[in-house]
Amino acid sequence: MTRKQDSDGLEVFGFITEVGILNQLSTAILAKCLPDGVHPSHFAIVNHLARTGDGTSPVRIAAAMQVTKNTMTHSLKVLGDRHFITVEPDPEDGRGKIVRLTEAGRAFRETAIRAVLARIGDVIGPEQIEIIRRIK
Amino acid sequence: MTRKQDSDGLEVFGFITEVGILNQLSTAILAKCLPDGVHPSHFAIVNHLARTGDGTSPVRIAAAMQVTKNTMTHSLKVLGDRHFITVEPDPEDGRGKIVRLTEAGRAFRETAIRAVLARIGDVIGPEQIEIIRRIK
DNA sequence: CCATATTAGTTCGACATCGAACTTAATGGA
DNA sequence: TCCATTAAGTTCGATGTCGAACTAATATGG
Repeated sequence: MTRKQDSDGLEVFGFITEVGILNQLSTAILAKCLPDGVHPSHFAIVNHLARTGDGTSPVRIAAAMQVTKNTMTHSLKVLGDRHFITVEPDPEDGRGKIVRLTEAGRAFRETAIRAVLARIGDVIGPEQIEIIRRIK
Repeated sequence: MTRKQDSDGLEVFGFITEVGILNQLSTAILAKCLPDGVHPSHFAIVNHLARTGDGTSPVRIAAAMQVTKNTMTHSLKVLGDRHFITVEPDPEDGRGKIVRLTEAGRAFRETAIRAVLARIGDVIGPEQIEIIRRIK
């Protein structure tokens, strides 16, 4: 016989599946709003720094973004080449580095957010915003 | 002055951000439940075939998974090497191929789902299931 | 019936990500 | 003090994904 726990499990698993689909769609939209050569994951780093404050180290950012340190090394190099961030040695710790957002980085974030919202406005109406409020 | 539309926009963008975080966490859990060399995206293909029926073509799967055809070529090769699927030429269309799940593929899916639910059970309790029901 | 356009799948080069190993610096116990 | 351990960042090789160009087969319009 089918136990209650099994149907609960399928429900949970279905939820995860739908989160994945939602994420795929919104990431695709974000990708289209970014300049060539800037990956959604790069935007995520800038967004994180803008929201939670810069002046942190690569390891902390890597932990927050749930990626490995080597990935972060690479991503920070890309952002540094675009002058969206600066990376300096940490004067307090010879091993560490300090990452800071530049004005260009903050402007880049603003522009991207506006572009996403402009594009998403066709799909998200007042009813959808109401739904989002209910979920939160 | 701050317009209403702006705050709505931030709310929508925050929602997208949180979907991304949820997805990151659940994907990480799924990845830990899969055998070495099998990527979450590979699981997603098997899951799709099991849910919506096999016997379709690579292009259709690629469209459903929102990846490109070349990515699908590669992923199907991996799944074929593991004998989770079979790929045969389409007798009706000389260009096409037909993808089918094997018994091993279905068993692999079952095992992975059970592993995810077992691991997630520590985090997801009755209250969380209730929340998921409300969202849907 | 043939030339053109479209479609399925592959190949190629590039980039993001990962795990593992390495380098250098800080830390902590004998 | 000195050696072992831990931590930060980098490098290396492998894999997943993408866009663009390619091949082969089907569809279509004259």
